[in-house]
Amino acid sequence: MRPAPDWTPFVPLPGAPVLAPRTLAELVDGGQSFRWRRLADDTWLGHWSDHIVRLRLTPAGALEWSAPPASAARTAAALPVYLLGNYTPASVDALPWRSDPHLARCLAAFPGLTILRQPFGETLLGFLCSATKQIIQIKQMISLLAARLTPVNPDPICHLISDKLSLPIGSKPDIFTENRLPTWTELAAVPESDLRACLLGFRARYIHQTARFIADHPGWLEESEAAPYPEAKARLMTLPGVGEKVADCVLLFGAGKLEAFPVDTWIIKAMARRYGLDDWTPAQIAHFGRTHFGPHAGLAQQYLFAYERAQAKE
DNA sequence: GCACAGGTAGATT
DNA sequence: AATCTACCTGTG
Repeated sequence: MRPAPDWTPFVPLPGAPVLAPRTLAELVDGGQSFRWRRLADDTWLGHWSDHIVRLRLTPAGALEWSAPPASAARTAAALPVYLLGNYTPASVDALPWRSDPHLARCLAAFPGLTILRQPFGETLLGFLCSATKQIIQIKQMISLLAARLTPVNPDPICHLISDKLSLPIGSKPDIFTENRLPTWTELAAVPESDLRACLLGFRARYIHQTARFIADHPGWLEESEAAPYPEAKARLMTLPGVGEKVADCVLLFGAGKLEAFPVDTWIIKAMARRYGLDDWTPAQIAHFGRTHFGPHAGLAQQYLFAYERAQAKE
C-alpha cells in the first residue's frame, strides 16, 4: 500500500495583499465565483477549469495556498492569474475615493478586495444561471451541473475533503462535488430536459441554446473574450439569456474588463441610498457609474456591492 | 401560503 | 422608448 496522498504544504502566494478573513470570503464567495466553499477547518476550497486549491490566512493575514500534489505545479502557475490577475493597488487608488466619502468607506471596509480573473466560459455559465437567484442557489445549480455532467474526479485527494460544516440539507447529497464544470462543447450535447433536472428552471433553455450557438461557431467565445469591452459586450448580448447585467458580470469577472459596471438589485439599492439616485433606471445608473467611478468602475462596483450586502446582514 | 431572489425577452402601452 | 409580465424553483 502506498501512503495516502495528502495536500501539498501551505505556502504563501507571492504578491497577495494582506487580507482580513471577511475580505477573503468576499473575494471568493461574494458572488464573483460560485465554486468556493468554506471547509470545516476554516480553509476555502475552490475549483476553476481543472484546478483544485485550498486557501487560508495566517493570523497576520498572509494568504497561503495548497493543492493536490498531482496538479500543484500547474496550479502554482495558474493561481496568481486567477486570484490576482486584476490586482494592482494603483487601480484602487485611482478610484475617486478622495472626493467620494461613501466609496472611501467601502474601500476601508474590505481592504485588498479585487476582481477575479476567471475562465471566460465558466463565468458565462455561472451568470447564465444567476437570474433572480440567490448566490447560494446559483452555487447549487453549478454544483449539480458539475456533479451530473462530467466524470467523477479521479484525484484521490477528493476523499480527503471533509466539509461537514458546509454540507446542506440531506436531500441533495450530490450538491458538493470535486468535478470540473462541463465545457460549452459538452453542454451542447446535453438535452434541455437534463439541464432542467439540475434545477435550472427557465435558465435551462438559455444554457441549451447558448451551448448550441457556441458549438456551431468555433472560436466565437475566444474572440468575444479578446474583443474590446464595447464589442465584447454587444457580442455576449446576442446570446439568449444574456442581457446588460449578465454581460457586464461575465466581462468583469471572466475577462478582466474593469470598465464593466454591472447594475443589479444591490447596486440599485446602493445608488439610491448612498447617492440619492432614487427611481433611476438601471441604464441611467450604469451611465452614472461609468462616468463617476471612471475606467475601473467595475472595481468600485464590487466594493459597493460587498459593503451593501454586509450592511444588510447587520 | 406567498413574496422574493445578483434578469431577460417578448408583448403592450 | 418606457413599462409590464411570464418564466422555474428553493427559501424564509
